[in-house]
Amino acid sequence: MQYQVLENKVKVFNITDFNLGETFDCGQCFRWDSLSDGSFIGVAFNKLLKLRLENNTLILDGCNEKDFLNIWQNYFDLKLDYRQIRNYLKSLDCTLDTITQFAPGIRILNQDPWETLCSFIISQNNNIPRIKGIISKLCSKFGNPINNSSYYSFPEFERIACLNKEDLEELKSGFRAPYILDAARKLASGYISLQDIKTMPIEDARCELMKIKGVGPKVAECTLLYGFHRLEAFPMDVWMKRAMYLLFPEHDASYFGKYAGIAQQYIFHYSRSHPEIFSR
DNA sequence: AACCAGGGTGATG
DNA sequence: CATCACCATGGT
Repeated sequence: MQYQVLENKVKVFNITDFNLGETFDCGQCFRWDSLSDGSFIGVAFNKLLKLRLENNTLILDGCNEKDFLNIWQNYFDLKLDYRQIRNYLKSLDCTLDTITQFAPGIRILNQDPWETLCSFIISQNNNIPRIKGIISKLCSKFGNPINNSSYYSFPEFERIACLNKEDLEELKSGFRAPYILDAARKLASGYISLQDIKTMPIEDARCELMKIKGVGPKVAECTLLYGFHRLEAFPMDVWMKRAMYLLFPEHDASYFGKYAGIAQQYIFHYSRSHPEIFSR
């Protein structure tokens, strides 16, 4: 990986198959915002980052070499060859040619497991703008401000574990509030270990996550894909069910092989961006 | 006013 | 195992 370290900034060269808008807007994360100059700003792993892509150069603003190597390189999955994966998917089914071509710059982020778990608990039977709002309130109320800015870290589960239902009231998360508390408490007590889940066989990892109230197959699958980078995980929400029925009848996740999760992301984003193909 | 949103729980056949 | 009302909230 070729990169250059500047004052509070890192430039990464020869970046391909990466589009920030497509990656941040494909439904896998909820804490990145686009700015008017084409760059994006957000928080992950207690760090505030502003970034933009100029031609094939990724410019990370507010970043030193250590954070690039320890956090962002992995967060943006820069070592994985997405072109090769798309070619593999296209070789499985020519329908995937059109679908991957629609947003070829999508990458699966390596997000924090707890943040991912909590975010997708909040996502259930909910819409994306409101999910973002609830998470934003969760962070500003219980996280810590970063560099004296108005951006906040995602609160640790230890912090959430000692709260009660009334503390979460102003989030307006509704019936999901007790689920958030149950998740935080089961992690804080050690009853469930994210560290252990990391190395478990995926079937065991699913069962482990579903010990949490409010975590079913779909939320568990999203956590495994976005929080643990299990690229074979295949979340099936309402959009994916419609898309599979219409575009891949008689097939399931196994049809897409070990990169099923990445296929899922292309399909999900394509479907959500073309709702008209389902109304007929 | 009814229906929907990146679902899951608990009760009932 | 399959189905179903219900869950809290905000937007159409």
